[in-house]
Amino acid sequence: MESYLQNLKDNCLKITPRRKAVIDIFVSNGSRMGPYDVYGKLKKRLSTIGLPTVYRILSELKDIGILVQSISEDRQLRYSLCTLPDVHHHHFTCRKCSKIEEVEFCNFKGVSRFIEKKFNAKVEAHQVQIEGLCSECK
Amino acid sequence: MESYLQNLKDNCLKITPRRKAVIDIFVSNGSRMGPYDVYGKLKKRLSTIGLPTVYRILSELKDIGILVQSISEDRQLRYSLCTLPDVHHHHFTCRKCSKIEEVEFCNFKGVSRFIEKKFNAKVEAHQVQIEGLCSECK
DNA sequence: CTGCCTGCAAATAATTTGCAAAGTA
DNA sequence: TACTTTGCAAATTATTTGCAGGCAG
Repeated sequence: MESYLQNLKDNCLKITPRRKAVIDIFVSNGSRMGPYDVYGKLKKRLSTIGLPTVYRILSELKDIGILVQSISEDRQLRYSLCTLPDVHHHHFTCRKCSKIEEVEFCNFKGVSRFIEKKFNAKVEAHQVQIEGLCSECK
Repeated sequence: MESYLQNLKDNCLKITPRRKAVIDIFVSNGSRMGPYDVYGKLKKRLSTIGLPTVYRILSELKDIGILVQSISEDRQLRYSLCTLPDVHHHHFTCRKCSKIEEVEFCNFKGVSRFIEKKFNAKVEAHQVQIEGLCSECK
């Protein structure tokens, strides 16, 4: 938790009860949640919190690398704790329970070289979405 | 094109100018398009077409397997032709001119094995979005 | 004190739906 | 003709924004 608060400071974001509560919900809950899920859990502790604030905080925490944003099957926002903030990685999402595993293995370089050679292009970024069934849902 | 029309018939969907035009746009254009892109292209030929109709047709064509639906980074719907002998491939998109190149090279197997081993999971699908600058925009 | 934070209300925008008129088989 | 398709307008709904008052540093 300390490192999250330090991360906030490093990024000129003030440490407020709302922000702490959002982080805490992810730390103690662990899973993948949408803004409304988070809002529901927050309401119990901070009854005056508003949904727009939740959206804003989630987006900020994503920007500074505390959360990972993803898009669920129903096209809505989902967030989960990012455990590998500084390492290039991708995410494996379970199709049944929506759990996310972070995958630090990436052999994209080969594809990148292939593209740059074949199309004489410059590859600047890549995103990989991997789906399947986790060990429990399998 | 004939097989697409047969597919419509097989699924009790009538062959209408709108549906033919939508399929034709994907066949002659090849790439990944959102409802509004398709609408724009249709407007030129069928000036009275409405956006809801485009949404409906795209959804129907997805249901019968002519199109593949996906969700783009900006959380909007995207469709592309489902090439029947399903040649696995990805897309490289130019950040400047939006041109799309199809990339048939994929070394994802390694990643897949890594995930299945490490998390004891079953990998079922993956999507890769590659961005950069094409030869002309570079 | 000095901005950043937040709640509220309202705006935005993609996607869907209801329904009457038009088209297909 | 019988039933499907479509255009239009309106509804829906997740997400975003403006702004006045509140709070962290």
